[in-house]
Amino acid sequence: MTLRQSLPPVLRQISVRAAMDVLLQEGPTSRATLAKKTGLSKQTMSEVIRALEESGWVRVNGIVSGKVGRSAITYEVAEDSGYAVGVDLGATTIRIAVVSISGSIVHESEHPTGGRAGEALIGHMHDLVEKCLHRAGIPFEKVLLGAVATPGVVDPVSGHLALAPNMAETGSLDVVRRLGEALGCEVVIENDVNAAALGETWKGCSAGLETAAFIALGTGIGLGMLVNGKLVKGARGAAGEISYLPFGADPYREDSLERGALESAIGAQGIVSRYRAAGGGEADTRQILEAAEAGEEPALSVIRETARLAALLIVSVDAMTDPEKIVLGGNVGRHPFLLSLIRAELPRLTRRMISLEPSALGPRATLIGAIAIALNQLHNALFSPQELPSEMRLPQARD
Amino acid sequence: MTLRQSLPPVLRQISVRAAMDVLLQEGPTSRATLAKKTGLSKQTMSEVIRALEESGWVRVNGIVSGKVGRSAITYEVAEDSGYAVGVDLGATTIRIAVVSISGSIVHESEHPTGGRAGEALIGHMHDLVEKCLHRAGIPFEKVLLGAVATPGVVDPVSGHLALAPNMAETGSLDVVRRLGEALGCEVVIENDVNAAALGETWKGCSAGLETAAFIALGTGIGLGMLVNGKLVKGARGAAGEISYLPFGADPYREDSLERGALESAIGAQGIVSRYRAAGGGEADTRQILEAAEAGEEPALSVIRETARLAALLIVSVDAMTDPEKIVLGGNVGRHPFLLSLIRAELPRLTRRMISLEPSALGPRATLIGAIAIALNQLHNALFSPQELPSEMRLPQARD
DNA sequence: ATTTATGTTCGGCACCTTGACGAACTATAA
DNA sequence: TTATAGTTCGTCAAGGTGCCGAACATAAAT
Repeated sequence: MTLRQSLPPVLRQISVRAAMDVLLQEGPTSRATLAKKTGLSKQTMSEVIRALEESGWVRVNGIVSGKVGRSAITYEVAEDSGYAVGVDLGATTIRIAVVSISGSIVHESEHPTGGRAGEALIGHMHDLVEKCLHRAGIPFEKVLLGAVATPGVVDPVSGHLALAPNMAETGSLDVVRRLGEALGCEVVIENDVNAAALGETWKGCSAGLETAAFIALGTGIGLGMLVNGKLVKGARGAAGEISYLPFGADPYREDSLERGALESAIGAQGIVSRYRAAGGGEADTRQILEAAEAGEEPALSVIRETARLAALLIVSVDAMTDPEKIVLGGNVGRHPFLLSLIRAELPRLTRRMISLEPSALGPRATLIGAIAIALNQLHNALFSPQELPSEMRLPQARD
Repeated sequence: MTLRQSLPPVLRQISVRAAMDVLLQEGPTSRATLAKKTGLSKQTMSEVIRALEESGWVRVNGIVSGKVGRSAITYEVAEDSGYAVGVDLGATTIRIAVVSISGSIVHESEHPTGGRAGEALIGHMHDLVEKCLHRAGIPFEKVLLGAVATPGVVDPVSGHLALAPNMAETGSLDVVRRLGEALGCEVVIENDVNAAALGETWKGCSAGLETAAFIALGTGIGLGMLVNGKLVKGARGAAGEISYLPFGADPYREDSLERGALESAIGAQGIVSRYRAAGGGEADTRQILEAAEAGEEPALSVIRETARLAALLIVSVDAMTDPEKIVLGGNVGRHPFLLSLIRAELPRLTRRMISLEPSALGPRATLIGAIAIALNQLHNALFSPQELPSEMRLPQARD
């Protein structure tokens, strides 16, 4: 079931890649049109398809007739030839999705963490993934790649979790290795907000854009960015850690150094405690948002201030990276009332037109992003020539 | 003298690219070692080199003997086979460099703008470029690409100048077309700070890094970023417009909307007027910096505050994009006293290790960056297969 | 029957590789 | 000094792979 038999038949790999690309993008296609779209000759395409069919990645889809001329045999990516698993490993919820190699979601489910952490959490996730695969009727061997999205900083070199604020013990454990052993395939890990950014750019409201940002406002706050179609991860995987932007609260305070100035202002905890300080009593962010929308006073000004600070954040993101669109997500960020307040605030802070929208995928954004990562990685591993740095490097400075 | 005779013999192009890449990176090389480094066979390499030699891009460099075995003929990129021109079109200074295709600088010079602007400025630049080429003894036909770096927002779609704060009239004029006509070749344009970021990453103190940031503090303030080795330009070319970050001054003020809150605080004008307001009288930033270093009081606190705000900026950049290194440039930013103040301030604002360094190229950073852009573009145009999107896209969302 | 589009067969070409070999040079020992 | 061994460079010849264009067979609508 493997495609590359020996080493570089580079040219064929390029052709295979081109064919798969069209098949994945546009669904069932005949060899003739495939040839047109890729620019390859018809009979090269026949050979490519034959190889793909023999190795099982592609199968006959049907016969298209009704148009003038000979009816065409269309081919499609064989759904059941391989699967990827995406996991959104959150603080309170684990979401799991199984996706076929062609990109359709076969199974999606949501489970409470039940307060588990560390080793117990990883074990639980492991059990859940197994259960999902079983329920979807997919044998383990068919799972070719896994992606886990989780809060925390992911080391871009090792791919391991370096710092997981909301999952205290988990940090040191090797999530990747554990799940990899269980699934018997490669597993990659990514920051949850980065994944969400990618998710929205795949199937959400920033779909198809090359340059987009996703801001999550919730328990924690975070930023995910795509530049030139790729995630911005940062040298140490800490890109998008906007908690530490130096406004919203006094950046010199101990608390700001610890949790971040901005997060202590507009993170969930910050909102709750500002509400309490304003005499609003005990309430969670949802309740405060609802009270604010109803016009109740301590809540309204707390949320107003939250919106004001969020607007500052948005203006900052826009100034630094000029995304085509900024998507607001997270439990707090998604709330329409907050969004309307932020939208009203923006023109007071900038003359630029900022395209701001609420997450279209809602709580699923991170999960969809995890799937996207897994799928993309899988497609590249299977169908892309491995070594081809097509851009030239700058000449070595030798003077 | 052109390489691609007809349509894509893709495979050969890949081989040519590989050979040129090694020759450019490592200088004179024999065919045998070239074969080893590229992984191609000696035979193929001989053919590739023959083609490159016949078309004039490569020539014999010499004979290496003294080692065991037959002595080798080494080949090198033919310096005089093509040139690129880089221009730093600043507000007060025009810098021009001519660089050979192999990356060595043939001619570099600096000229005052003499207060010219708009059409007059462009004409002047044009004359200067001609003069430089003449002085360097390079015929026009040998110039294959030009790159202009200039303040202002460069539209990534059209490549044209959209907004040039320090060159009022110039904005509407078509710099690219004018110089292109004069030189008879393609000309690209880029923001000056972006170019400087690239320059430092080519030959400066962030050399070789994939992820780096350059902050220019001077007449204006700006940020250039490289992520995954590529410039971050933004959807509308406005990435790095940190003037508009909402701190340093009240972001709601009319002035902040116009010129940007942060720029009105730590841009040259802002520093000068804060100094004046503190009773320091008339002085330019250089004088204020010197006075501050000498410990004179109104200057010292003005510069202290500038350093404090610059530190906030640096922490913001670090939080958002986590670069491996942040380089400080510009007339103000390069000053060692300011740098030491900023370095002292950083630990009070963050626990992260931020690698901050002064520009190694100084006022040449933008020019070197312009050269880098021109060279890279040229190499890709000449020696890289044109159509090869090696990364696979995500499948179209079809559900 | 004509037209039009699909898919296959065939001949040819471009490119790459392998293995063998001659050329050129150093090192070493008689 | 001279011969011999060992190493590396570069070329030649043979063989394979993959691509293309053209011609052709196939199949369906008009």
